[in-house]
Amino acid sequence: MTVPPPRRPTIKDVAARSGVSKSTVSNVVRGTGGVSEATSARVREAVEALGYRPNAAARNLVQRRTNLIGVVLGDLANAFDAELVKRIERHASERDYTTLVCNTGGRPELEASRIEALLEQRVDGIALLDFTGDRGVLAQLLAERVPAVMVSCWTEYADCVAVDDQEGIELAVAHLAELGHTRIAHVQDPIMEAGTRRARAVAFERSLLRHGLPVRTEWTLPADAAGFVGPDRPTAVVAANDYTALRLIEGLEAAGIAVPGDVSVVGFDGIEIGALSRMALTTVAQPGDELARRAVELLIDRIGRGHDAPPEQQRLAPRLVVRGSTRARG
Amino acid sequence: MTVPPPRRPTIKDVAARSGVSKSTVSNVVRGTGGVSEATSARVREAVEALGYRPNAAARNLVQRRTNLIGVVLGDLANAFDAELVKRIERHASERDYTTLVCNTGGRPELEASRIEALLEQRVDGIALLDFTGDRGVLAQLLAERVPAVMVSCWTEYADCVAVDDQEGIELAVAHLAELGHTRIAHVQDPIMEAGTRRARAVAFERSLLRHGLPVRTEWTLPADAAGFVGPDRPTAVVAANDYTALRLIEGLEAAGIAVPGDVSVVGFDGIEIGALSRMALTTVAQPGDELARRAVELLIDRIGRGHDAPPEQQRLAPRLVVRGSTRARG
DNA sequence: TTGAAAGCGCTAACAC
DNA sequence: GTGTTAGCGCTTTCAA
Repeated sequence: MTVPPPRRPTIKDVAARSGVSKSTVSNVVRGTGGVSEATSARVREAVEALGYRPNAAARNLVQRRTNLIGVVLGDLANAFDAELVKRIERHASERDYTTLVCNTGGRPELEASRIEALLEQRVDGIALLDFTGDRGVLAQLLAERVPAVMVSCWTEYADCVAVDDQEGIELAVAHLAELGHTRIAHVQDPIMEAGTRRARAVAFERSLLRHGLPVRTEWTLPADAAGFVGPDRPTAVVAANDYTALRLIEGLEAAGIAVPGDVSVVGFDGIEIGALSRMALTTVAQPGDELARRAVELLIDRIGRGHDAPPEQQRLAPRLVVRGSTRARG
Repeated sequence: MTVPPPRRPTIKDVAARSGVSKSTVSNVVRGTGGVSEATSARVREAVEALGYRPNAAARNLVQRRTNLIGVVLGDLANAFDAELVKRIERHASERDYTTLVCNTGGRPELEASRIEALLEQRVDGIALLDFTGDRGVLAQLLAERVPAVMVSCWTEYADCVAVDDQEGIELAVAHLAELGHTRIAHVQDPIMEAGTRRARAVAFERSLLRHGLPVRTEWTLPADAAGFVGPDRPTAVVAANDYTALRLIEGLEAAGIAVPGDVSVVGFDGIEIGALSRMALTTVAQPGDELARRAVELLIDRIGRGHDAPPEQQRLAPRLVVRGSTRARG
């Protein structure tokens, strides 16, 4: 049997104690002017004494806004996503928004029900991080006119801010080409949002062509060592992200293939642990904080401006960070 | 100038469209029995057609509960915390709770204001993860009778679930002693919650004594290489957590001190990347999912049972995972 | 400068 | 089975 939660003081209690009306208390609490210093002081004293704290649900109900934003993402265990969430939460709280986090784990059915929960909470907007679900979810949000921003993945139909995938992949391929590699493979991440995955794959082929390098479909590989044996094996890889790159290196070395001795590896994201000298992951770094800052800004703008303003897309420039996982072809 | 958000359909709209009263709609939506199949179908049709979704704020207001829980943590960039949040979110959502995440970044003033926001939202309970703030915050929560559970750190005064720090440290020290190490240092993490930090430090000394090893206060070190030079230097370290252990290894190797060649390192937590063969971190692993599961259970129990039930403490057993960062003393 | 009154969208008693 | 009613705690006109 359930014990009812303790009753918290309400605006009415404060009004009673300070001998004024609810509206006056409301005015004091919200800092609207037009209250005499004397009353104001009495009210503040009562607020203090009672430990009064306004009830967001009641305020939301009348204001029809919640100052809540939702963040939907695939996997908090992916360091890049986790860092992004952390930064978004910080930027949002600076603008007085509270963040609801939904980790979908890449399961579409979960994703739908989690987003449903966000919508029941009447979040003012939603940020979709590099999310794994199908675009149907996004379409639904747009149809319901819920302000949404895609972070770190691209769409024509909604606000988004992302790194320039093509430029990033080009940086990686150019780096490898410069090191003399000609047989370059691409390793994808199945958990990655489909559009971004495809964009990076396409950019990869295009870059190979630009550098006059052979394109081989059998060199689009999973993150294990199987594709890296045989006489004609690739000598370098561009991974779709750092998380995948790290797992790939693990698999390669377990199979006796040295990195960068036998195979050079370039990642994508720029997560912290890639910088540890033991990993020394050469990577295409995304400007994480800039991404988060702009995402929040875009979302809040959209919340303020409503659904009818045209979508805004922002591309940020990636940066190549050369470390020890790449080397000139032997 | 701000555009008002689109008006969402309310229970009244559904009632009007299906020609019944609000209460009947409410009964259908919530699945309370006692509605004829015919009306029920009509209502469901209207819900569907209108795209009706109940407004959580209104429900919260009348029910005096939100099905919201807050999670307060120091740093999402710490993989152990991120994994914990992910799991807590999953367990919570299975129990129909939505999670509000607050990353305090270890700044006490931020912590207070973030928790304030949680309380305005009237979260039903709060989980404090391994949090960096002072215990004053916890005291305040308890005083306000807000259900709270401490995860991965210990307190007498509230519900908590944590790994057995003493046993964990003992596992680490015993392992090093067995490998022949006698000069063993301890490296702390300044961002760690103070109680846990102290508990592990005390456990460390106690374990040394138990094994007849020398205790030297100057061997409680920061996570850099400075303490590991000189003739009488320690040959092994127990780090307060994996994150610190990894940074320590980085600093050590940058200074030309090999791990495990010159110094053996044991971590604490069992984060994923420690398992990569390049890191091969020997560590005291915490049962992460069990921790999260019990935390949610404890919190929901507390929410149901109210403030007066006595606090419940749970200790979970850690497990030593031996990998390559430790070796017999040369 | 202050107060009274009318909701916001919903649930929960209770009537019918 | 279904409808009526009375709030939940707040903001927001509007009057005084």
